[in-house]
Amino acid sequence: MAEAVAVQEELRSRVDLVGPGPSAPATVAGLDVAYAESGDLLAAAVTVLDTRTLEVVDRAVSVGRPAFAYVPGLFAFRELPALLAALDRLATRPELLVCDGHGLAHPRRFGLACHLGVVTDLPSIGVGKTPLVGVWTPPQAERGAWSPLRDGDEVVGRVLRTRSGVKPVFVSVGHRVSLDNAVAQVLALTPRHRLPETTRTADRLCRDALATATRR
DNA sequence: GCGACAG
DNA sequence: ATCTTGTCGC
Repeated sequence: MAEAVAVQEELRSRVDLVGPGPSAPATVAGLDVAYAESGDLLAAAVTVLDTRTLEVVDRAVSVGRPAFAYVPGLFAFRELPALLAALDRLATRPELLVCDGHGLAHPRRFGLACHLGVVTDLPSIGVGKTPLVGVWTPPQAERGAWSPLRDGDEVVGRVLRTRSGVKPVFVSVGHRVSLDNAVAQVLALTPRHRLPETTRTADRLCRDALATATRR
Protein backbone atom coordinates (compact mmCIF):
# COMPACT_ATOMS: atom_id res chain seq x y z
CA MET A 1 0.00 0.00 0.00
CA ALA A 2 2.97 2.26 0.63
CA GLU A 3 4.15 1.23 -2.83
CA ALA A 4 0.92 2.55 -4.31
CA VAL A 5 1.56 5.92 -2.72
CA ALA A 6 5.09 5.88 -4.11
CA VAL A 7 3.72 5.17 -7.57
CA GLN A 8 1.41 8.17 -7.29
CA GLU A 9 4.20 10.47 -6.18
CA GLU A 10 6.30 9.24 -9.09
CA LEU A 11 3.62 9.54 -11.77
CA ARG A 12 2.30 12.87 -10.64
CA SER A 13 5.31 14.63 -12.12
CA ARG A 14 4.00 13.64 -15.53
CA VAL A 15 0.68 15.43 -15.15
CA ASP A 16 0.14 18.30 -17.57
CA LEU A 17 -1.79 20.99 -15.71
CA VAL A 18 -1.65 23.53 -18.50
CA GLY A 19 -3.64 21.90 -21.25
CA PRO A 20 -5.78 23.70 -22.21
CA GLY A 21 -7.16 20.63 -23.95
CA PRO A 22 -9.71 20.47 -26.76
CA SER A 23 -12.15 23.39 -26.80
CA ALA A 24 -14.60 21.65 -29.12
CA PRO A 25 -13.86 17.91 -29.00
CA ALA A 26 -15.78 15.79 -31.48
CA THR A 27 -15.96 12.88 -29.07
CA VAL A 28 -15.84 12.55 -25.30
CA ALA A 29 -15.63 9.35 -23.28
CA GLY A 30 -17.30 8.54 -19.99
CA LEU A 31 -15.91 5.86 -17.64
CA ASP A 32 -17.57 4.12 -14.73
CA VAL A 33 -17.48 0.90 -12.74
CA ALA A 34 -20.20 -1.17 -11.07
CA TYR A 35 -19.67 -3.73 -8.30
CA ALA A 36 -21.52 -6.92 -7.47
CA GLU A 37 -23.04 -7.05 -4.01
CA SER A 38 -20.56 -9.75 -3.13
CA GLY A 39 -17.82 -7.24 -3.80
CA ASP A 40 -15.62 -9.70 -5.65
CA LEU A 41 -16.74 -8.88 -9.16
CA LEU A 42 -16.85 -5.66 -11.10
CA ALA A 43 -17.67 -4.36 -14.55
CA ALA A 44 -15.94 -1.35 -16.08
CA ALA A 45 -17.48 0.53 -18.97
CA VAL A 46 -16.45 3.25 -21.38
CA THR A 47 -18.90 5.04 -23.62
CA VAL A 48 -17.86 7.46 -26.34
CA LEU A 49 -20.32 10.22 -27.15
CA ASP A 50 -20.61 12.48 -30.16
CA THR A 51 -20.45 15.88 -28.46
CA ARG A 52 -22.85 17.43 -30.95
CA THR A 53 -25.71 14.97 -30.44
CA LEU A 54 -24.62 13.41 -27.13
CA GLU A 55 -25.36 10.04 -28.71
CA VAL A 56 -23.20 7.01 -27.89
CA VAL A 57 -21.03 6.20 -30.91
CA ASP A 58 -18.75 3.60 -29.33
CA ARG A 59 -18.65 1.52 -26.19
CA ALA A 60 -16.70 -1.20 -24.43
CA VAL A 61 -16.83 -3.14 -21.18
CA SER A 62 -14.51 -5.28 -19.10
CA VAL A 63 -15.54 -7.65 -16.32
CA GLY A 64 -13.09 -8.66 -13.64
CA ARG A 65 -12.03 -8.58 -10.02
CA PRO A 66 -11.29 -5.46 -7.97
CA ALA A 67 -7.52 -5.03 -8.27
CA PHE A 68 -7.15 -3.38 -4.88
CA ALA A 69 -9.06 -2.77 -1.66
CA TYR A 70 -11.09 0.40 -1.49
CA VAL A 71 -8.89 2.96 0.20
CA PRO A 72 -9.75 6.66 -0.17
CA GLY A 73 -6.78 8.23 -1.91
CA LEU A 74 -5.77 4.97 -3.59
CA PHE A 75 -9.03 4.49 -5.37
CA ALA A 76 -7.43 4.44 -8.83
CA PHE A 77 -5.57 1.21 -8.12
CA ARG A 78 -8.90 -0.50 -7.65
CA GLU A 79 -10.53 0.46 -10.93
CA LEU A 80 -7.68 1.36 -13.27
CA PRO A 81 -6.92 -2.14 -14.64
CA ALA A 82 -10.51 -2.82 -15.66
CA LEU A 83 -10.97 0.67 -17.07
CA LEU A 84 -7.79 0.38 -19.15
CA ALA A 85 -8.95 -3.00 -20.46
CA ALA A 86 -12.24 -1.46 -21.53
CA LEU A 87 -10.44 1.47 -23.17
CA ASP A 88 -8.33 -0.97 -25.15
CA ARG A 89 -11.45 -2.53 -26.59
CA LEU A 90 -12.68 0.74 -28.00
CA ALA A 91 -12.73 1.03 -31.77
CA THR A 92 -12.24 4.78 -31.61
CA ARG A 93 -9.89 7.16 -29.82
CA PRO A 94 -11.85 9.63 -27.65
CA GLU A 95 -10.55 13.20 -27.45
CA LEU A 96 -11.33 13.60 -23.77
CA LEU A 97 -11.87 11.31 -20.78
CA VAL A 98 -14.49 12.21 -18.18
CA CYS A 99 -13.85 10.18 -15.05
CA ASP A 100 -16.18 9.30 -12.21
CA GLY A 101 -14.01 10.56 -9.37
CA HIS A 102 -11.41 13.28 -8.80
CA GLY A 103 -8.28 14.43 -10.54
CA LEU A 104 -6.18 17.03 -8.76
CA ALA A 105 -8.69 17.26 -5.92
CA HIS A 106 -6.81 14.49 -4.17
CA PRO A 107 -4.54 14.42 -1.10
CA ARG A 108 -1.44 13.95 -3.28
CA ARG A 109 -2.91 15.76 -6.30
CA PHE A 110 -3.13 12.50 -8.25
CA GLY A 111 -6.62 11.10 -8.30
CA LEU A 112 -8.11 8.64 -10.78
CA ALA A 113 -8.52 11.23 -13.54
CA CYS A 114 -4.83 12.18 -13.36
CA HIS A 115 -3.74 8.55 -13.27
CA LEU A 116 -5.90 7.58 -16.22
CA GLY A 117 -4.78 10.63 -18.16
CA VAL A 118 -1.08 10.03 -17.59
CA VAL A 119 -1.26 6.32 -18.41
CA THR A 120 -3.22 6.83 -21.63
CA ASP A 121 -1.76 10.26 -22.35
CA LEU A 122 -5.26 11.46 -23.20
CA PRO A 123 -6.78 14.72 -21.95
CA SER A 124 -8.85 13.89 -18.86
CA ILE A 125 -10.96 15.51 -16.16
CA GLY A 126 -12.57 14.29 -12.97
CA VAL A 127 -16.18 14.84 -11.94
CA GLY A 128 -16.94 13.70 -8.41
CA LYS A 129 -20.33 13.53 -6.73
CA THR A 130 -18.92 14.01 -3.24
CA PRO A 131 -15.72 15.70 -1.99
CA LEU A 132 -12.51 13.92 -1.03
CA VAL A 133 -10.41 16.92 -0.01
CA GLY A 134 -10.89 20.66 0.15
CA VAL A 135 -13.15 23.34 1.53
CA TRP A 136 -15.60 25.55 -0.34
CA THR A 137 -18.56 27.83 0.00
CA PRO A 138 -21.81 26.77 -1.71
CA PRO A 139 -22.07 28.24 -5.23
CA GLN A 140 -25.14 30.30 -6.18
CA ALA A 141 -28.22 28.21 -6.99
CA GLU A 142 -28.23 28.82 -10.75
CA ARG A 143 -26.80 26.33 -13.22
CA GLY A 144 -23.29 27.42 -14.18
CA ALA A 145 -22.50 28.97 -10.80
CA TRP A 146 -19.35 27.73 -9.11
CA SER A 147 -16.96 28.33 -6.25
CA PRO A 148 -13.32 27.34 -5.87
CA LEU A 149 -12.45 24.08 -4.13
CA ARG A 150 -9.45 24.86 -1.92
CA ASP A 151 -7.09 22.52 -0.13
CA GLY A 152 -4.61 24.42 1.98
CA ASP A 153 -3.54 27.38 -0.15
CA GLU A 154 -4.18 25.63 -3.45
CA VAL A 155 -7.23 25.70 -5.69
CA VAL A 156 -7.64 22.03 -6.61
CA GLY A 157 -10.93 22.23 -8.46
CA ARG A 158 -14.36 23.80 -8.63
CA VAL A 159 -17.69 23.08 -7.02
CA LEU A 160 -20.01 23.44 -9.99
CA ARG A 161 -23.78 23.75 -10.17
CA THR A 162 -24.81 21.81 -13.29
CA ARG A 163 -28.53 22.08 -12.51
CA SER A 164 -30.26 24.99 -10.81
CA GLY A 165 -31.23 24.21 -7.26
CA VAL A 166 -29.54 20.82 -7.31
CA LYS A 167 -26.53 19.60 -5.35
CA PRO A 168 -23.29 20.62 -7.14
CA VAL A 169 -20.56 18.35 -8.54
CA PHE A 170 -16.80 18.55 -7.94
CA VAL A 171 -14.78 19.21 -11.06
CA SER A 172 -11.00 18.92 -11.18
CA VAL A 173 -8.28 18.68 -13.79
CA GLY A 174 -6.95 15.27 -14.69
CA HIS A 175 -4.34 15.69 -17.42
CA ARG A 176 -3.73 18.07 -20.33
CA VAL A 177 -6.85 20.16 -19.64
CA SER A 178 -7.21 23.55 -17.94
CA LEU A 179 -9.70 24.00 -15.12
CA ASP A 180 -11.68 26.54 -17.14
CA ASN A 181 -11.97 24.12 -20.02
CA ALA A 182 -12.84 21.23 -17.72
CA VAL A 183 -15.79 23.21 -16.38
CA ALA A 184 -16.86 24.24 -19.90
CA GLN A 185 -16.83 20.61 -21.02
CA VAL A 186 -18.88 19.50 -18.02
CA LEU A 187 -21.49 22.17 -18.67
CA ALA A 188 -21.70 21.08 -22.29
CA LEU A 189 -22.36 17.53 -21.09
CA THR A 190 -25.06 18.47 -18.59
CA PRO A 191 -27.88 20.07 -20.60
CA ARG A 192 -30.48 18.25 -18.53
CA HIS A 193 -29.02 16.27 -15.67
CA ARG A 194 -26.76 16.87 -12.71
CA LEU A 195 -24.19 14.34 -13.93
CA PRO A 196 -22.55 14.42 -17.39
CA GLU A 197 -24.23 12.33 -20.09
CA THR A 198 -20.92 10.51 -20.39
CA THR A 199 -20.99 9.16 -16.85
CA ARG A 200 -24.70 8.43 -17.10
CA THR A 201 -24.31 6.28 -20.19
CA ALA A 202 -21.20 4.57 -18.82
CA ASP A 203 -23.05 3.90 -15.57
CA ARG A 204 -25.91 2.19 -17.36
CA LEU A 205 -23.54 0.16 -19.48
CA CYS A 206 -21.45 -1.20 -16.63
CA ARG A 207 -24.56 -2.05 -14.63
CA ASP A 208 -25.97 -3.98 -17.55
CA ALA A 209 -22.66 -5.76 -18.12
CA LEU A 210 -22.48 -6.69 -14.45
CA ALA A 211 -26.05 -8.03 -14.48
CA THR A 212 -25.27 -10.13 -17.53
CA ALA A 213 -22.04 -11.45 -16.02
CA THR A 214 -23.76 -12.26 -12.72
CA ARG A 215 -26.54 -14.32 -14.23
CA ARG A 216 -24.09 -16.70 -15.81
C1' DG B 1 -6.05 9.93 20.09
C1' DC B 2 -10.52 10.90 17.34
C1' DG B 3 -12.96 11.62 12.94
C1' DA B 4 -13.00 12.08 7.69
C1' DC B 5 -12.54 9.50 3.83
C1' DA B 6 -13.59 9.68 -4.55
C1' DG B 7 -16.29 4.73 -5.76
C1' DA C 1 -20.06 1.03 -4.59
C1' DT C 2 -24.49 -1.50 -2.74
C1' DC C 3 -28.81 -2.23 0.28
C1' DT C 4 -33.78 0.42 -0.14
C1' DT C 5 -40.15 3.27 -0.64
C1' DG C 6 -42.33 6.62 -1.37
C1' DT C 7 -42.55 11.20 -2.73
C1' DC C 8 -41.98 15.95 -4.54
C1' DG C 9 -41.21 18.50 -8.83
C1' DC C 10 -39.91 19.73 -13.68
